[in-house]
Amino acid sequence: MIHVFKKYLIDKITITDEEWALFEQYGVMKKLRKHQYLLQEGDVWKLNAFVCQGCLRKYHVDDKGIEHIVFFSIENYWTGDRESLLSGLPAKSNIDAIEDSVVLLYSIENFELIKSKIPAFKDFVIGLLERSFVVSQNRVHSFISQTAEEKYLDFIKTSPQIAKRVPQHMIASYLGISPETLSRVRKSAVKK
Amino acid sequence: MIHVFKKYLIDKITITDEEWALFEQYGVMKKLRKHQYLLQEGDVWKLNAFVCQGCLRKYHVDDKGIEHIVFFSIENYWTGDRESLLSGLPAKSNIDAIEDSVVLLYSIENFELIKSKIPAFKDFVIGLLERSFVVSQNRVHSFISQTAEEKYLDFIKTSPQIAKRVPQHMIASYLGISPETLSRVRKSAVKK
DNA sequence: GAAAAAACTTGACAAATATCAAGAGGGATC
DNA sequence: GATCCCTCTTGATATTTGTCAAGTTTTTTC
Repeated sequence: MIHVFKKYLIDKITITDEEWALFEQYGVMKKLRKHQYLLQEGDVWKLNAFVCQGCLRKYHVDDKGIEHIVFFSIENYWTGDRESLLSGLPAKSNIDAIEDSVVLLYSIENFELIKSKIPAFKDFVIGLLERSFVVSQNRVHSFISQTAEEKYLDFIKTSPQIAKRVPQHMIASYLGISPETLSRVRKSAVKK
Repeated sequence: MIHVFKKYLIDKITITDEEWALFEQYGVMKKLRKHQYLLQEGDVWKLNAFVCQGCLRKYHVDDKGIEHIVFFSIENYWTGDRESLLSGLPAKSNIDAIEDSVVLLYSIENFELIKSKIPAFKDFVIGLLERSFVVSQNRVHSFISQTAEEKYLDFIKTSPQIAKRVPQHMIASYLGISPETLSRVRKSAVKK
């Protein structure tokens, strides 16, 4: 299953066989069954996780027990709780598998080590972070300016692969609207 | 005015006099009068801007001509349009001064040059980006889970310095609510 | 310091969205 | 293949928030 990561990596940067050996050496593969947790609220997150197969979600649970999904990760996405990673404090979020999944884990120490040994990888990770920030900012913009319908149409346009495989009520959660509203939005959007 | 940046910098990382000279050499100071643009939609953004004094906002204008504020930057904050910077495409956002302001500008080429010459600075910028991403994600979380009142109370708690100096209707825009709703929220929140 | 502009508040009403409740459909499981 | 669970839909109603309009207060400008 590590070939998924290798393909991803060589598609982004040029690396030697010796360098690739580092990724193989330090990476730990983990299988997750549907509904299984990768991170539970209260635990400290100390990893970087690359999704080789499947689909995961990161979410918060509020006082009323309602789940709010912050993001989805499918194949070739990274996941984790950067806030806990940076602060060393217990995570406020949960990450679990929506489908049976396979993730490749790097402890933060090993990840830093690899970055220091492979400057091109470090630069790639910086670029990734920069793009992630832009995506996040655009999502903020969508929340302050769009209606439920606009957010949904935007979502299926920008994330069709995720829209297809994730249950509708989770998409509603991700968009910050109720499942009923999403159902109605879809119905009326089809007509147009 | 560059002393503001120097203070900021030596507070974060240890640098030599020679290294500081780079920042002085490449930085361009720019004064902005209130309402003056630092970036206008349609222009390509190629800088990194550090705010030495004043307050700026980054915002988008929608089809109806309504401004949606994505973020505020005061002293010791950075601003810019990373999306345009990364893509090389015209910016979709505007940045202007809410107060008379002074910003320190680095062209992206010079900024990269400095980062390559001062690894500690490069690492600091990465950490900054990581924290910015976390802040942005938390803001997304606030949008999917909080009411207008909760968002406002959260805002004045986490950004009291900004809440104090920015007009209320701009805070409303930043929170994604109407000025009238914010006015009512404030009124009812005071009672509690 | 007067005039003009901008910012804020308030009320009445409209629209969007949430909530609650019931039921229908589809897929997993034994 | 029957049962159960999960998901989605739909209707009725409640709540939140937005819109429009007017008036008041505050700030800016000359």
